[in-house]
Amino acid sequence: MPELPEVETVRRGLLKLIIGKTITGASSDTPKSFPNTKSDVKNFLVGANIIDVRRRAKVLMIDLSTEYSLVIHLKMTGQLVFVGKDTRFGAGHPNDSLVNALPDKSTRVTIEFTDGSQLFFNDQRKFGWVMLLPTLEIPDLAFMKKVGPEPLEADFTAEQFADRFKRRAKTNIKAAILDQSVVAGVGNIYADEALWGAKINPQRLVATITPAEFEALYTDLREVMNLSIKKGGSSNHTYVNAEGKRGSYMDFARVFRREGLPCPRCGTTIEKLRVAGRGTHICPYCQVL
DNA sequence: CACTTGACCTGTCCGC
DNA sequence: TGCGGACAGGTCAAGT
Repeated sequence: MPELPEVETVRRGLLKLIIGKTITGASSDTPKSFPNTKSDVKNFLVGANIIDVRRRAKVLMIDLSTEYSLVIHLKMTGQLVFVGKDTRFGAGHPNDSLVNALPDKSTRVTIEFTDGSQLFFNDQRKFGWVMLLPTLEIPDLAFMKKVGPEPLEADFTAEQFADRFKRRAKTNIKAAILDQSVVAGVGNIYADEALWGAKINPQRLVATITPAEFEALYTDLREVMNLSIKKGGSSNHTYVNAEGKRGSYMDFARVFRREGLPCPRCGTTIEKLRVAGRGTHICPYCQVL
Protein backbone atom coordinates (compact mmCIF):
# COMPACT_ATOMS: atom_id res chain seq x y z
CA MET A 1 0.00 0.00 0.00
CA PRO A 2 0.44 2.12 1.59
CA GLU A 3 3.46 4.31 1.64
CA LEU A 4 4.13 7.10 4.09
CA PRO A 5 1.25 9.40 2.97
CA GLU A 6 -1.30 6.59 3.04
CA VAL A 7 -0.19 5.31 6.44
CA GLU A 8 -0.19 8.87 7.77
CA THR A 9 -3.73 9.36 6.42
CA VAL A 10 -4.87 6.22 8.22
CA ARG A 11 -3.16 7.40 11.40
CA ARG A 12 -4.94 10.76 11.33
CA GLY A 13 -8.27 9.08 10.68
CA LEU A 14 -7.82 6.64 13.54
CA LEU A 15 -6.83 9.46 15.89
CA LYS A 16 -10.24 11.03 15.34
CA LEU A 17 -12.14 7.75 15.46
CA ILE A 18 -10.77 5.47 18.17
CA ILE A 19 -8.95 7.52 20.85
CA GLY A 20 -10.46 6.81 24.25
CA LYS A 21 -12.34 3.72 23.15
CA THR A 22 -12.12 0.52 25.20
CA ILE A 23 -11.43 -2.84 23.57
CA THR A 24 -13.65 -5.76 24.44
CA GLY A 25 -12.01 -8.37 22.25
CA ALA A 26 -10.17 -9.33 19.09
CA SER A 27 -10.60 -12.19 16.66
CA SER A 28 -8.66 -13.51 13.71
CA ASP A 29 -8.78 -16.55 11.44
CA THR A 30 -5.34 -15.83 10.04
CA PRO A 31 -2.48 -16.50 12.48
CA LYS A 32 0.00 -15.04 10.02
CA SER A 33 -1.84 -11.72 10.16
CA PHE A 34 -2.27 -11.76 13.95
CA PRO A 35 0.61 -13.77 15.49
CA ASN A 36 -0.22 -13.14 19.13
CA THR A 37 -0.78 -15.53 22.01
CA LYS A 38 -4.24 -15.84 23.53
CA SER A 39 -2.86 -14.95 26.91
CA ASP A 40 -1.30 -11.71 25.63
CA VAL A 41 -4.61 -10.78 24.00
CA LYS A 42 -6.46 -11.53 27.21
CA ASN A 43 -3.99 -9.75 29.47
CA PHE A 44 -3.00 -6.70 27.43
CA LEU A 45 -5.64 -6.11 24.75
CA VAL A 46 -9.01 -6.94 26.28
CA GLY A 47 -10.10 -4.07 28.50
CA ALA A 48 -7.41 -1.71 27.21
CA ASN A 49 -8.08 1.94 26.34
CA ILE A 50 -6.69 3.50 23.16
CA ILE A 51 -4.42 6.34 24.15
CA ASP A 52 -2.52 7.28 20.98
CA VAL A 53 -1.94 6.37 17.34
CA ARG A 54 1.59 6.91 16.03
CA ARG A 55 3.50 6.24 12.83
CA ARG A 56 7.15 5.47 12.11
CA ALA A 57 8.06 4.86 8.46
CA LYS A 58 5.17 2.72 7.13
CA VAL A 59 4.43 1.19 10.54
CA LEU A 60 1.43 2.20 12.66
CA MET A 61 1.36 1.91 16.44
CA ILE A 62 -1.87 1.99 18.42
CA ASP A 63 -0.81 2.62 22.02
CA LEU A 64 -2.88 1.08 24.78
CA SER A 65 -3.39 1.86 28.45
CA THR A 66 -1.79 -1.50 29.29
CA GLU A 67 1.58 -0.23 28.03
CA TYR A 68 1.23 -2.57 25.08
CA SER A 69 0.69 -1.41 21.51
CA LEU A 70 -0.82 -2.84 18.37
CA VAL A 71 2.03 -2.59 15.86
CA ILE A 72 0.69 -2.77 12.33
CA HIS A 73 2.22 -3.05 8.87
CA LEU A 74 -0.18 -2.81 5.93
CA LYS A 75 2.40 -4.00 3.35
CA MET A 76 0.80 -4.07 -0.13
CA THR A 77 -2.92 -4.51 0.42
CA GLY A 78 -3.60 -3.89 4.11
CA GLN A 79 -6.50 -1.73 5.23
CA LEU A 80 -7.50 -0.53 8.69
CA VAL A 81 -11.14 0.43 8.55
CA PHE A 82 -13.24 1.64 11.47
CA VAL A 83 -16.95 0.89 11.45
CA GLY A 84 -19.16 2.70 13.93
CA LYS A 85 -22.11 1.04 15.55
CA ASP A 86 -24.48 2.86 13.23
CA THR A 87 -22.30 3.00 10.12
CA ARG A 88 -24.33 1.86 7.15
CA PHE A 89 -22.85 0.12 4.13
CA GLY A 90 -24.36 -0.75 0.80
CA ALA A 91 -27.31 1.46 -0.17
CA GLY A 92 -26.68 5.04 0.80
CA HIS A 93 -23.02 4.53 1.47
CA PRO A 94 -20.82 7.24 -0.10
CA ASN A 95 -19.75 6.13 -3.55
CA ASP A 96 -16.13 7.08 -2.95
CA SER A 97 -15.82 4.12 -0.65
CA LEU A 98 -14.18 0.92 -1.82
CA VAL A 99 -15.61 -0.90 1.14
CA ASN A 100 -19.04 -2.44 1.13
CA ALA A 101 -19.93 -4.54 4.12
CA LEU A 102 -17.38 -5.59 6.72
CA PRO A 103 -16.14 -8.07 7.60
CA ASP A 104 -15.52 -9.34 4.08
CA LYS A 105 -13.40 -12.00 2.41
CA SER A 106 -10.17 -10.10 3.08
CA THR A 107 -10.83 -9.39 6.76
CA ARG A 108 -7.99 -10.92 8.80
CA VAL A 109 -8.49 -9.29 12.21
CA THR A 110 -11.52 -7.77 13.94
CA ILE A 111 -11.20 -5.61 17.05
CA GLU A 112 -14.35 -4.79 19.00
CA PHE A 113 -15.04 -1.81 21.25
CA THR A 114 -17.41 -1.41 24.19
CA ASP A 115 -19.70 0.94 22.24
CA GLY A 116 -20.32 -1.66 19.54
CA SER A 117 -17.95 -0.12 17.00
CA GLN A 118 -15.27 -2.22 15.30
CA LEU A 119 -11.86 -1.88 13.69
CA PHE A 120 -11.15 -4.24 10.78
CA PHE A 121 -7.74 -5.19 9.46
CA ASN A 122 -8.31 -6.34 5.89
CA ASP A 123 -5.46 -7.68 3.77
CA GLN A 124 -6.05 -9.46 0.49
CA ARG A 125 -2.50 -10.77 0.11
CA LYS A 126 -1.77 -11.58 3.77
CA PHE A 127 1.62 -9.86 3.72
CA GLY A 128 0.68 -7.44 6.47
CA TRP A 129 0.38 -8.09 10.21
CA VAL A 130 -0.92 -6.80 13.54
CA MET A 131 1.36 -7.54 16.49
CA LEU A 132 0.67 -6.90 20.15
CA LEU A 133 3.92 -5.80 21.80
CA PRO A 134 5.10 -3.86 24.85
CA THR A 135 5.16 -0.20 23.84
CA LEU A 136 8.64 0.38 25.24
CA GLU A 137 10.10 -2.53 23.24
CA ILE A 138 8.99 -1.20 19.85
CA PRO A 139 12.10 0.91 19.19
CA ASP A 140 14.29 -2.16 19.82
CA LEU A 141 12.63 -4.28 17.14
CA ALA A 142 15.08 -5.09 14.37
CA PHE A 143 12.90 -3.66 11.61
CA MET A 144 12.39 -0.43 13.56
CA LYS A 145 16.04 0.04 14.43
CA LYS A 146 17.22 -0.04 10.85
CA VAL A 147 14.76 2.44 9.34
CA GLY A 148 16.21 5.73 8.25
CA PRO A 149 15.02 9.26 9.13
CA GLU A 150 11.50 10.54 8.55
CA PRO A 151 11.71 12.61 5.36
CA LEU A 152 9.00 15.09 6.34
CA GLU A 153 10.48 16.06 9.71
CA ALA A 154 11.16 19.81 9.85
CA ASP A 155 14.78 19.35 10.94
CA PHE A 156 15.63 16.83 8.22
CA THR A 157 17.90 18.64 5.77
CA ALA A 158 18.89 18.15 2.14
CA GLU A 159 22.46 17.51 3.29
CA GLN A 160 21.37 14.72 5.63
CA PHE A 161 19.25 13.30 2.82
CA ALA A 162 22.20 13.12 0.42
CA ASP A 163 24.43 11.62 3.13
CA ARG A 164 22.03 8.73 3.68
CA PHE A 165 22.68 7.49 0.13
CA LYS A 166 26.40 6.92 0.64
CA ARG A 167 25.72 3.41 1.90
CA ARG A 168 24.11 2.52 -1.43
CA ALA A 169 26.60 4.12 -3.81
CA LYS A 170 26.81 1.22 -6.26
CA THR A 171 23.15 0.60 -6.88
CA ASN A 172 20.63 2.57 -8.90
CA ILE A 173 18.81 5.52 -7.38
CA LYS A 174 15.43 3.82 -7.56
CA ALA A 175 16.57 0.84 -5.46
CA ALA A 176 18.27 3.20 -3.03
CA ILE A 177 15.31 5.50 -2.47
CA LEU A 178 13.06 2.48 -1.89
CA ASP A 179 15.49 1.21 0.78
CA GLN A 180 13.84 1.97 4.13
CA SER A 181 17.25 2.18 5.84
CA VAL A 182 18.16 5.14 3.62
CA VAL A 183 15.00 7.20 4.14
CA ALA A 184 11.79 6.02 5.80
CA GLY A 185 8.45 5.67 4.12
CA VAL A 186 9.19 5.95 0.39
CA GLY A 187 7.52 3.36 -1.85
CA ASN A 188 7.00 2.81 -5.54
CA ILE A 189 4.55 5.64 -6.25
CA TYR A 190 6.43 8.48 -4.59
CA ALA A 191 9.81 7.18 -5.75
CA ASP A 192 8.66 7.54 -9.37
CA GLU A 193 6.93 10.86 -8.77
CA ALA A 194 9.91 12.42 -6.99
CA LEU A 195 12.46 11.14 -9.52
CA TRP A 196 10.36 12.68 -12.29
CA GLY A 197 10.18 15.95 -10.35
CA ALA A 198 13.96 16.01 -9.94
CA LYS A 199 14.51 14.92 -13.58
CA ILE A 200 16.60 11.91 -12.55
CA ASN A 201 16.50 8.64 -14.47
CA PRO A 202 15.77 5.85 -11.96
CA GLN A 203 18.49 3.64 -13.46
CA ARG A 204 21.24 6.17 -12.67
CA LEU A 205 23.86 4.88 -10.24
CA VAL A 206 23.76 6.65 -6.89
CA ALA A 207 27.46 7.54 -7.26
CA THR A 208 26.66 9.62 -10.37
CA ILE A 209 23.99 11.77 -8.73
CA THR A 210 25.20 15.35 -8.19
CA PRO A 211 24.62 17.38 -5.00
CA ALA A 212 22.21 19.62 -6.93
CA GLU A 213 20.25 16.56 -8.05
CA PHE A 214 20.07 15.22 -4.50
CA GLU A 215 18.75 18.58 -3.36
CA ALA A 216 16.09 18.53 -6.08
CA LEU A 217 15.13 14.97 -5.16
CA TYR A 218 14.86 15.93 -1.50
CA THR A 219 12.65 18.90 -2.32
CA ASP A 220 10.42 17.01 -4.74
CA LEU A 221 10.03 14.00 -2.46
CA ARG A 222 8.85 16.20 0.38
CA GLU A 223 6.54 18.18 -1.91
CA VAL A 224 4.95 15.14 -3.43
CA MET A 225 4.44 13.40 -0.09
CA ASN A 226 3.01 16.50 1.55
CA LEU A 227 0.63 16.99 -1.37
CA SER A 228 -0.44 13.37 -1.15
CA ILE A 229 -1.18 13.66 2.57
CA LYS A 230 -3.37 16.68 1.73
CA LYS A 231 -5.18 14.57 -0.86
CA GLY A 232 -5.65 11.63 1.50
CA GLY A 233 -3.06 9.41 -0.21
CA SER A 234 -3.18 7.36 -3.41
CA SER A 235 -5.83 4.75 -4.12
CA ASN A 236 -4.26 2.86 -6.96
CA HIS A 237 -5.84 -0.47 -6.14
CA THR A 238 -7.01 -1.44 -2.68
CA TYR A 239 -5.98 1.44 -0.45
CA VAL A 240 -8.65 3.15 1.65
CA ASN A 241 -8.44 5.31 4.75
CA ALA A 242 -9.78 4.56 8.23
CA GLU A 243 -13.30 5.40 7.05
CA GLY A 244 -13.06 3.10 4.04
CA LYS A 245 -12.66 5.99 1.59
CA ARG A 246 -10.20 6.41 -1.27
CA GLY A 247 -7.47 9.03 -1.49
CA SER A 248 -7.21 11.28 -4.56
CA TYR A 249 -3.47 11.72 -5.13
CA MET A 250 -3.65 9.59 -8.28
CA ASP A 251 -5.58 12.46 -9.89
CA PHE A 252 -2.44 14.55 -9.42
CA ALA A 253 0.20 11.96 -10.34
CA ARG A 254 2.58 13.10 -13.05
CA VAL A 255 4.05 9.76 -14.17
CA PHE A 256 2.90 6.91 -11.94
CA ARG A 257 0.58 4.59 -13.88
CA ARG A 258 0.48 7.14 -16.71
CA GLU A 259 2.41 5.21 -19.34
CA GLY A 260 1.29 6.18 -22.85
CA LEU A 261 0.12 9.62 -21.70
CA PRO A 262 2.03 12.88 -22.26
CA CYS A 263 4.57 14.13 -19.74
CA PRO A 264 2.95 17.15 -18.04
CA ARG A 265 6.23 19.07 -18.40
CA CYS A 266 7.32 18.40 -21.99
CA GLY A 267 4.61 16.32 -23.66
CA THR A 268 6.83 13.33 -24.41
CA THR A 269 5.03 10.02 -24.02
CA ILE A 270 5.57 8.48 -20.59
CA GLU A 271 7.13 5.03 -20.61
CA LYS A 272 6.98 2.12 -18.20
CA LEU A 273 10.03 -0.01 -17.50
CA ARG A 274 11.33 -2.33 -14.80
CA VAL A 275 13.94 -1.05 -12.38
CA ALA A 276 14.98 -2.69 -9.12
CA GLY A 277 12.34 -5.33 -9.79
CA ARG A 278 9.54 -2.76 -9.73
CA GLY A 279 7.33 -1.24 -12.40
CA THR A 280 8.85 2.19 -13.03
CA HIS A 281 7.41 5.19 -14.87
CA ILE A 282 9.51 7.87 -16.53
CA CYS A 283 9.51 10.65 -19.06
CA PRO A 284 12.31 9.51 -21.37
CA TYR A 285 13.04 13.13 -22.35
CA CYS A 286 13.06 14.78 -18.90
CA GLN A 287 14.81 11.80 -17.29
CA VAL A 288 17.53 10.96 -19.79
CA LEU A 289 19.90 8.23 -18.67
C1' DC B 1 28.97 -5.40 4.12
C1' DA B 2 26.33 -4.25 -0.33
C1' DC B 3 23.73 -5.96 -4.12
C1' DT B 4 20.25 -8.89 -6.67
C1' DT B 5 16.71 -12.06 -6.97
C1' DG B 6 13.06 -14.94 -5.43
C1' DA B 7 9.49 -15.81 -2.11
C1' DC B 8 5.58 -14.66 0.52
C1' DC B 9 -0.18 -14.48 -1.00
C1' DT B 10 -4.56 -13.43 -3.55
C1' DG B 11 -6.80 -11.30 -7.30
C1' DT B 12 -7.11 -9.26 -11.78
C1' DC B 13 -6.09 -8.44 -16.36
C1' DC B 14 -4.42 -9.66 -20.93
C1' DG B 15 -3.34 -12.77 -24.70
C1' DC B 16 -4.13 -17.18 -26.74
C1' DT C 1 -15.10 -19.48 -21.46
C1' DG C 2 -10.77 -21.33 -19.81
C1' DC C 3 -5.99 -21.27 -18.79
C1' DG C 4 -1.34 -19.44 -18.22
C1' DG C 5 1.56 -15.82 -17.15
C1' DA C 6 2.61 -11.27 -15.62
C1' DC C 7 1.78 -8.01 -12.43
C1' DA C 8 0.25 -5.35 -8.00
C1' DG C 9 1.38 1.09 -2.64
C1' DG C 10 6.43 -4.07 0.56
C1' DT C 11 9.92 -6.44 2.78
C1' DC C 12 12.67 -10.52 3.99
C1' DA C 13 15.82 -14.40 3.44
C1' DA C 14 18.74 -16.26 0.54
C1' DG C 15 22.13 -16.18 -2.98
C1' DT C 16 26.56 -13.91 -5.10
